[in-house]
Amino acid sequence: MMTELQEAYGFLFERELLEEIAECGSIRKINAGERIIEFGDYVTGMPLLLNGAIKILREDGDGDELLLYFIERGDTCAMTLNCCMGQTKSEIRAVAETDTTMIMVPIAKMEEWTARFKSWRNFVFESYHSRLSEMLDTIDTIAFLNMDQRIMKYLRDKAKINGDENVQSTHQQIAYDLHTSRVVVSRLLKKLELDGKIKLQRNQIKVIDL
Amino acid sequence: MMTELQEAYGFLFERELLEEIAECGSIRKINAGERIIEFGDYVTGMPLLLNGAIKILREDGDGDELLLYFIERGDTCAMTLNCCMGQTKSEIRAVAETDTTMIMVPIAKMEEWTARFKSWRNFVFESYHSRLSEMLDTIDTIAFLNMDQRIMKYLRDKAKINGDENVQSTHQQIAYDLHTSRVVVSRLLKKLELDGKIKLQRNQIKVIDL
DNA sequence: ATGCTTCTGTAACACTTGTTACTGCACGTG
DNA sequence: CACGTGCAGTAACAAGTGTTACAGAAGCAT
Repeated sequence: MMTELQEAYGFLFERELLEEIAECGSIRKINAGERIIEFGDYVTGMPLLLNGAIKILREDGDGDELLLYFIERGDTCAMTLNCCMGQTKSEIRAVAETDTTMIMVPIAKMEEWTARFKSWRNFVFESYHSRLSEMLDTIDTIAFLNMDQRIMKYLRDKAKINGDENVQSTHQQIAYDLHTSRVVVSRLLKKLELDGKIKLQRNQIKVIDL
Repeated sequence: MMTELQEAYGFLFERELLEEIAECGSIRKINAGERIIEFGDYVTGMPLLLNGAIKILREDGDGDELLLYFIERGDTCAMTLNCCMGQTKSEIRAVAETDTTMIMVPIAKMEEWTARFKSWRNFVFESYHSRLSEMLDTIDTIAFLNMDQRIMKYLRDKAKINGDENVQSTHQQIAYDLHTSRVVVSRLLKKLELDGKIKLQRNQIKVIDL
């Protein structure tokens, strides 16, 4: 565990902090597609990603959902920070995008480290920072882009996160993430294919030039 | 200045911190409608609101804009925190919604206080926390609500912020904030009036029952 | 191969929002 | 008062997105 920690966080945290993390944290492995936390769940610990990627979704009262952003290795979930601080329930759903390994750290340690380690403070601030930026980006996307552009962005992001130009998704899954309907996705994807930007196959979309 | 600080932040910060703020901060008064910071400006200090309210807007490349949220007394702008940390330019525009008084604190003090004062750390975290929540709310609004519901929410919020059921706005101004067109706003407002929810006058909308 | 299930393609239509154009009203100014 | 300017109301139409319905293709299990 220490080796993996060193790899993902060594350049951020001093030795002493790394050791404390290793000591009180527990490894958690999650398979692609598995749900990590649900809307309304209580937050029991704070995740530090070692590898893999996680998809963060927002849900409204009617069960409609919307992809907010992805988090990757070296990130933590600022929403979780948020919940820890506020002692509130989760405002989001988290689903493993790929097979993922993370370290879960007890909430109690957070405040202690914040006082003791400057590097930890910076990390927490930096997490908030990047999360706010992601949220701004999400807002730009849904406020200023049309659905076809949103689909293009979605495919780009997903291809990048998975390190594979072949995106494994059904049209229905894309529709859920973008909070639209399957028919709309099919329609626009077909148009993108005719424009030579993608290649459609069953359960898979090959990104050519987006 | 110390009196006002005490009033707005006395329950948050210890005496020593309040004194330091009073010492190195400078008062800034802004009239309603005045622009405080522009997209792309460099951030020179961190604002602590004493009274009034500020409107935070996002702008895309084409000059289209969108209201993100309001901040009020006792708040600071987490976006500014963000920029301070990252040494980056402003990602937003800030406009005084009402006449506003704030204290500007030099960025340099931030990190120092973060290390020295637990209350300051908590304040900064709390600011990030509430800003993330506001952003989530904004996302919910634009992702899950129709334009008529967004207008209703807008009028509710604006009436609350100004402490006045008479909202002083032209349809065009509302259209800018919601990133839609004047005609659409007029159309939907008229429908709301027919439903008895509001009363329309020139340059003013009276909120009756939203 | 047969049948079953899931995924995709497509048409037809409804609804929401955006656009253009024109009208008249309210208000301030000379 | 007459005039100009900005604001609001409305119609007609365009574009984008959402909904329903159905057909066919792909893959899986037997």
